[in-house]
Parts: sequence; structure tokens; C-alpha cells
Amino acid sequence: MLISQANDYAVRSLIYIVKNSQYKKIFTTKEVAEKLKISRIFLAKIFQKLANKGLINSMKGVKGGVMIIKDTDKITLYDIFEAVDGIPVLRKCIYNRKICSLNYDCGMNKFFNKTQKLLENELKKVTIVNLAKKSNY
Amino acid sequence: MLISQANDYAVRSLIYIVKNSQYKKIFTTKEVAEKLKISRIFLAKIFQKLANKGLINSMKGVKGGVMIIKDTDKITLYDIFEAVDGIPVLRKCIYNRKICSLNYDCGMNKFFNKTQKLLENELKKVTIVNLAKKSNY
DNA sequence: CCAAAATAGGATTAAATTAGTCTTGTTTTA
DNA sequence: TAAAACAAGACTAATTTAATCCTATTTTGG
Ligand code: FES
Ligand code: FES
Repeated sequence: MLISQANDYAVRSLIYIVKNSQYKKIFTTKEVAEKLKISRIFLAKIFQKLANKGLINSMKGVKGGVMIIKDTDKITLYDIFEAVDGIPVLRKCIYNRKICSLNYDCGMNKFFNKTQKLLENELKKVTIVNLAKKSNY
Repeated sequence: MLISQANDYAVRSLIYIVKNSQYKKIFTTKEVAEKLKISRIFLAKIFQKLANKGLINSMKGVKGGVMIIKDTDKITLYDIFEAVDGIPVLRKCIYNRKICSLNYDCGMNKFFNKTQKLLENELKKVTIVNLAKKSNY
């Protein structure tokens, strides 16, 4: 599967936050993990990565938690995936001996490069507000 | 990575066969494996699968080997992937508890369904003769 | 007719990747 | 100053993917 669990959790968490931020902006990992029924410490790791890339801000201490800081209709799937587990790639090759054992272009590269771009474009089209609207939670 | 090693080997093997079938039609696993520098027995497995799906024919015995039987400009990446390791899927979910722990639509499903179709269309566009022409081997 | 060269197919193992946890530390607030 | 939070790196577990092994069966040439 192309989309890793962590990438997926990240998106869902942000959707959760967006859909619940009328009354508050700061959410603890605990709350989000419980609501989405995922591991708290795994989610903490994910939030760390999102924070490092400046999508969210995280605050330590008793009243701490995370808060989305990037404009929510500018956060795309591309941004999130890039921050968490990296943009998923269809096929690594481009004469990389370790992967394809060839040292010439077998013909697939052009195709995969093109399709990869197509996929990335799609990822860039979808924003988190977009998804939040579609989510029927 | 979305495209498995086996799917990839399959494509490359068929390209090899297409590019070398002016003088003969039957190729042994040994020959192809050596030329592409991949494992003979692993490739044998791959050919089995292609044979089971009717893309190639395989003949036992001393003068045996495999032969492409489906019209080479009708064999697409889609066909090959489907035969070998299955069509790669971007993200399995659709409320599958084992995968997403949710039981509602988080909003990503619509997007992934659409993008999956897009990808599959691309796979259906590319034929093996197509690739063979582009290969610079 | 039998040895050698092929494929067939199921079982198994090995390697690599991905998912998740642990441990220790720091910050913040009541 | 204790409790509740996040930080970060090391580590482990689980899963998936890649590859091999083993035991047939088929075919053909000598
Ligand atoms: S897979 Fe390496 S050149 Fe095509
Ligand atoms: S990942 Fe399961 S509903 Fe979205």
C-alpha cells in the first residue's frame, strides 16, 4: 500500500482537529488518539514531525498540546505526507543498481516519472478543509 | 514503493522478449534471468503467474521455455501487474476496521478512489511494445 | 528408455520495511 | 514540586515482500 499508516493517521488527526476547532485550538495527543482509536505514543511521533515542518505548533506542559498553525486551506495531502513519512513513490529506479539491477533505461522510467507527477498533483489539490468537509464523522 | 520487484521483473522480462523475438519465439527462464541479472527461480515463479493468466505460454522439456501469446500491443502494464502481484493499491480502507480503525468515512476515501482510477487508467495506456520502443537497451 | 534440461507448484525462509513502543528528558502550570 | 504534557532517539515487533528449496512432471536427444 502506497499510503503509510502514519501518513494516514496524520491526515485523520488534522481532519479531527479542523472539525473540532470552533471552541478551542489546542488539542492533546491523548484526546486525538482516543477519539481516533489509535496509539497515543505513535501519534505523538507523528505530531512531532508535523511540528518540525511547521504545519502545527506543539506546546509542552500541563495545558499543552498541538495547534494547527499553517493556513488550513493551504495544507494539502502533499504537505502532510511530505512531513510525516515522505511523499509516496510509485517506483524507485532511474538506473539505481540496488533496485533494478540494470544500468540502462528499461523504458518504464519515463512512464513512472510522468505518473508520479500526476499523483503528486492530485495530492497537492486536496486540502485539509476540503477533506474535513467531506468527512461524515 | 508501489510497484513490487516481481511486477517490475515481469515487465522487464517481457520487454526483453519483445525486443529479442525477431529470430525466435521461445525463451528459457535461464536466458532471461541471466540477461536481466535477476534470480532464475524467482523469475520462474513470475513466468508461472503470467502463464496462468494467459499472457504467455510455457513449455516444459529440453526445448521448452516461455513464449508471449497475447497480442503484444494489447498487453498493458495493468495486465502484467494484475497477473503477477496484483494491481497496486494506493490505500486500502473503505471502513475496513483492520486498516483504519474507523467505521465512518474520514473523507479520504473519495479522493483515493478517484486517484486509484486515474492510476489504473495510466497503467492501461502503456503497452509492452510501447515500453520496448522506449527502452534503450 | 533414460539422463538432461526445462517448467509447475507448494512450503518455507530470509530480508526489508513499516508500525509501534520504551526510556529518558524537558517544559509548564496549578 | 508533582502531574500532565511534548521531544527525541533507540529499540522491538509485526507485517509484507523477496527469494529459495524441494519434489514433481514433461520433453527430447542419444
Ligand atoms: S527498472 Fe531500472 S531502468 Fe527500468
Ligand atoms: S482511512 Fe478509513 S475511513 Fe478514512
